[in-house]
Amino acid sequence: MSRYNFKATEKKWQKTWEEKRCFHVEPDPKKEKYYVLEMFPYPSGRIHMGHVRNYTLGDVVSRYKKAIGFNVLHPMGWDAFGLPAENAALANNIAPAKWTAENIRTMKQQLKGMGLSYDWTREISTCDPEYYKHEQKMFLDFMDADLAYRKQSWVNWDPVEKTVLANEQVIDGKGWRSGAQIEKKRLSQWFLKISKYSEELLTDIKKLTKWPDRVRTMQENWIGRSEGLKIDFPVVSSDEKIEVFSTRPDTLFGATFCALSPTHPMSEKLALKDPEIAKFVDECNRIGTSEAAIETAEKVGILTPLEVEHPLIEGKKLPVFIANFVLMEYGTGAIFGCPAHDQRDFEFAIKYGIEIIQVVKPKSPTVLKLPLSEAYSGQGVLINSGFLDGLDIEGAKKQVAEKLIASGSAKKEINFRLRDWGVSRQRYWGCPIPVINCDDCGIVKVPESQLPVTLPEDIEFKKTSNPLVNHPNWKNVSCPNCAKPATRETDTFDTFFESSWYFARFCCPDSSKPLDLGSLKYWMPVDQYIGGIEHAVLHLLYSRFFTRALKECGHIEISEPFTGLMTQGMVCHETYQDKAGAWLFPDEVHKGPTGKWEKDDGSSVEVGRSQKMSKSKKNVVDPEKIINEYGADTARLFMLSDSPPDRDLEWTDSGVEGAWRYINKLWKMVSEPHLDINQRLESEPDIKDSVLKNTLKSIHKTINNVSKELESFHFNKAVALIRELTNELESIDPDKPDASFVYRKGIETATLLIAPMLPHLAEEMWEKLGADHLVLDTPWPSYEPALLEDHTCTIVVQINGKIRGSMELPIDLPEAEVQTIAMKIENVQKLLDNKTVQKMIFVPNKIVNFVV
RNA sequence: GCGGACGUGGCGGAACUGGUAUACGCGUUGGACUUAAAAUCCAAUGGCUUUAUAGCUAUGAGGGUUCAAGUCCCUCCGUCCGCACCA
Repeated sequence: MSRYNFKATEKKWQKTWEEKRCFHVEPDPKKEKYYVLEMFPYPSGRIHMGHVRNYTLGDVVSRYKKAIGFNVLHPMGWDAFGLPAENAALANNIAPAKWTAENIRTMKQQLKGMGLSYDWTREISTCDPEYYKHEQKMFLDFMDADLAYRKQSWVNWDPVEKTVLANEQVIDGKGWRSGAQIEKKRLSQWFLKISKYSEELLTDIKKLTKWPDRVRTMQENWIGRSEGLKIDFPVVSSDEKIEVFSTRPDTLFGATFCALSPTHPMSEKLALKDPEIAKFVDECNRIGTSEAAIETAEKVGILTPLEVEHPLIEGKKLPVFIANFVLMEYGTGAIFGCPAHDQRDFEFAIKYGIEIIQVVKPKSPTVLKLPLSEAYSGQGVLINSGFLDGLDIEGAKKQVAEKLIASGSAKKEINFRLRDWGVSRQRYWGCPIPVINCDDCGIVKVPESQLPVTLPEDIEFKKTSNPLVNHPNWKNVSCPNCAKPATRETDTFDTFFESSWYFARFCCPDSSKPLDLGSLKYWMPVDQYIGGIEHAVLHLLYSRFFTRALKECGHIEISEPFTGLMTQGMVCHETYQDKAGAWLFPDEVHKGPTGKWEKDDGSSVEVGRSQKMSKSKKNVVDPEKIINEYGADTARLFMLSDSPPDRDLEWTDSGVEGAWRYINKLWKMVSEPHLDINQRLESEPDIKDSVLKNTLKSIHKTINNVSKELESFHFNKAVALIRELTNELESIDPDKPDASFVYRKGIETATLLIAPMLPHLAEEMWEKLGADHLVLDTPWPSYEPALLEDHTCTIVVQINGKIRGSMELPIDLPEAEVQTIAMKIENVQKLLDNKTVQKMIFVPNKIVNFVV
């Protein structure tokens, strides 16, 4: 018998959809809109399984929403600027623009082969000057709105390559190519004032009820609002003071030292005079710029000659340290240390022999064991704290604040962990920052008439430094203001800049203005955004901020870009290593005759646990290979049927084969049916047979249940429900009257329900069923509410919570009646004999539980 | 280090507001078809005792609340994601 010819079929329907422009949409005021968006890919070369998963999820949502009547916008484009293009340029001597364009061409072909329902007429590529010119205009508007500014900031500096490295290019404090110990270097850079919206971004995230809770919590913690006190510690025999931010001013009487960040201005001043301190500060500057690197580094400090006065204890002086774990970016860049009640301070105090004073006493045990083995940060009552003694923490905070504020040595402050967004990158392959530096006029904006500032293409790539810096023709210009010789800004934007507004541009890809308000009004916001959990904070938070900034500049009228968010887990695969420990591709190994994994030459293979697919571990499967061997529908079905979208998915060959088998089964049900499917459904016959009647009910229930599962994005459950239905249809007895009616009804329903997941197969089945129009143009099936209701239910009988029997009873039977029937069950009767029922629990239509 | 999640058969997973744990699929075993294999179809399938009936036991580990816990609470273990210049 012949198998389903996916190659011809998939090509046929892809062609049909394209010719009929099935996915092209325009605003239609008569129809409700739905905007589905998947995170656009970085064109790294070829699509990988993560893309296949992401875009399959989006496609199912898009096709389902279209079927239930929405005007669906579903666009795709390219996040085309970024570091890999520069790495490729260095490695293979190919221009980033050329490399990127080639990758886009390949990946677009691959995506088209998946049968995704994109409106390709809206395609955008962020490295296209037609795209980034608008971004430059937006930046100029941000400058005018006081949302962009320049300040000194740190970068990772590779002293051998003489270039700035990204955090991922710093491995264990060393440059990834040069291996040289990296240094921190201060550069003047552009920042966007995301901090202006800290409060708003925090309060508004509570309203995003269609976002996963974990993403909302992560953003809340990232923004990190904390209320506290900014306290002055006067420096002994000096006019200066150290400002310290603390959320625990109640522990002030337990303060035994102060510590400054190594990059605190006072630390730098001290370093100028003291070579020991200078050496220490230098060493701190060797730790990378990433927070993880700083926080995991051993906590070290150095004592300075400074002392500060305790603001509450007359005559008490505290030593001042410089400590590597104090961050300049948070609070004031200085802390007071209370070792008894802060674990980091505690460890620091032990290490440097600093006094530890307990000031909070837990309610129980009443005495903390001394010496303390760790800091106590729980609730309790103040001790050793003068006028605060006996108060609880909250009360003490209030009293301290009042006293210090009254004396003028402190003020209340709300602090955010969120820092302003640094958007300058010392790289070539990014959007040029449209400003000119003039010795006389300072920073001058590039006039709008001269936009876009495009990237020069006659460049030379060297390991050392940005080609823009070494390009005199591009860099040297005359000042737009005074016409004197000036230089362009050679930094380019962070690539998060492009991805912070692309979703809005999709609504009006051809607009001459950055954004067309009319189109945006119809399409925005994105109703369902889908992408990896790794973007939970940065990309999503930047986009939320950027939308607000655009609103402030009149480019958009909404604040929140994404109403719904679905985060998808990763695609994983087993890992394989040969005897020497070298990673092997899944293609290079197979199961030998004894069931053990081996290489093609018969040597044994170590099978490792399943991990995220990555090129470095070679545990990758090329989507194109799967699509060539089994077809796009099989790949899509596998992606959807096993794991729920937010969990990691394990790629297995047997799972793929299972999906392929089911596709063939469906196809056979219409091409070689054991029942006549040509009987058209005009009016429903009155079905007498109870089995067929139940099957008909199953069909209606499946419509209802699958719709519910699709609404809540439980695609794996939707697939399971459809499989159950087709299993039931297969067992229809062809000899019964009306059997072929029920069968046809069932198969039609299954075809329509599976269509969002298996669009090619569904069209083919639909055609075989004799339809004269596409599934795409067919509305979602509807169900008969009366057929969803059951007349009987299974009630479980328990004794002391253990199941001892069950019974099939009419629905909504009263308690007493159910009880009587339950007691008559043989097994129950036996077990209840000689026992008194103390209590009976009855859950209607579910359970009777006898407690004896 | 900090923040966030996850953990259910041999495997991926299902179980709505605490109420029949293991739906659906994969794998395995047995059978049918075949000269044979593949494909397909049928049946069985958490573990233990048992012919079956039936019983005991099981949702990372340990404790608790409850008539009843995968679900709620506490402690611990393991795995994964993010940490501001990867995208």
